Amino acid sequence: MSEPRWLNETELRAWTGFLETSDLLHRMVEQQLREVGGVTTVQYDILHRLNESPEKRLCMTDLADRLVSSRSGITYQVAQLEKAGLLRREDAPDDERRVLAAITEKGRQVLERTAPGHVEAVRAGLLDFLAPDQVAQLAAIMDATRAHLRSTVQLHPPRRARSR
Amino acid sequence: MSEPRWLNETELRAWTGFLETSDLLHRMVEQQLREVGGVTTVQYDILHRLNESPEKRLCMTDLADRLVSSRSGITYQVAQLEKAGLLRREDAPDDERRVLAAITEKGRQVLERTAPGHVEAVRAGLLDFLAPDQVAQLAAIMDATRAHLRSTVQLHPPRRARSR
DNA sequence: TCGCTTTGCTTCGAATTCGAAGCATGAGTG
DNA sequence: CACTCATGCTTCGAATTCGAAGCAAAGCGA
Repeated sequence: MSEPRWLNETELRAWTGFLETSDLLHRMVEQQLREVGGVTTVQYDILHRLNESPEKRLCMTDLADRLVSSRSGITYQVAQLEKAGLLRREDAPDDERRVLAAITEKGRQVLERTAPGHVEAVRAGLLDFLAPDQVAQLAAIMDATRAHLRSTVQLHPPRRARSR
Repeated sequence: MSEPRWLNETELRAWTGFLETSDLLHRMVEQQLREVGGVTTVQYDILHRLNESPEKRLCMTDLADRLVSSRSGITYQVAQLEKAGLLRREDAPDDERRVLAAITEKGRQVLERTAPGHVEAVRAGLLDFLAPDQVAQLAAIMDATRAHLRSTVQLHPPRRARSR
């Protein structure tokens, strides 16, 4: 094992800044959504993904992948949202195993009601505060990193061979 | 209420990219630390903060603030780490209310053992993948945003007046 | 000094998350 | 078709997180 390449001053600022900023932003957005009431960040994200999907519905696994969450976590949250009437579960027509989550009219209304404040919070916390070229830089950096990590990180633990 | 200023294409990429990247990075780092064994990301961060502190110890509230975590969450994790012998609780000499968490030799060894792999993971996931000027841009953006959010976001819920 | 507020931490219960294991369907191969 | 593996989802228990409430020490004004 050779000497580890420690982070220089700039790299350290980039890394720790990224971590801390992401926590702070997450908290800020969570607070804002809580005040308006109704949904958490995770639930907002789920509804948003469903709504932007062409069919207005997605199966559980696709949801989990897009939200970078575990499957069981999605099962839980979809159950919560179904109880609240913001989405509906449906059987997929072509594959009996799949379960589709479809946003309901009520869910769409929640989105419509909370989206403007949400976007304002995002602006106030991040975008409006940066210079336009910085926003562009951030977009480029995040685009590249996201694609890179998508192909690197394994979202779900590998399934071990069935016993016997 | 006027028409909300929706995000343009670049802003959207910056925002969603940031969210997704932060989740992916978090997962990647968590995986790496888990494989090496011993500590979680939160615990690594706590030990790291203690170790970089000049006195090698911090009080609970300072820890919570730096880690952008709730006080009760810190109480829990510090208890875990104390059980594992990686830190020690001490009474603050000047203020009876305060509890100091001081990293132990064993805790320092855990840091020393896990730090190289941790840094490598950070490089592999983010830094080595970006151009040098992008790292500098990211550092600048995160520095500014962090400071901005630090003065904006309230970490702890406001304490309501005592009843009676 | 007395009384009230503030501050630091912990305890408590509720909510959320994860991975492992289990169940059912689909796909592929002989 | 029979058999086996792969895939999609849920259930389960454990771990972690949070906010509210409570306790104790410190600060402060009258």
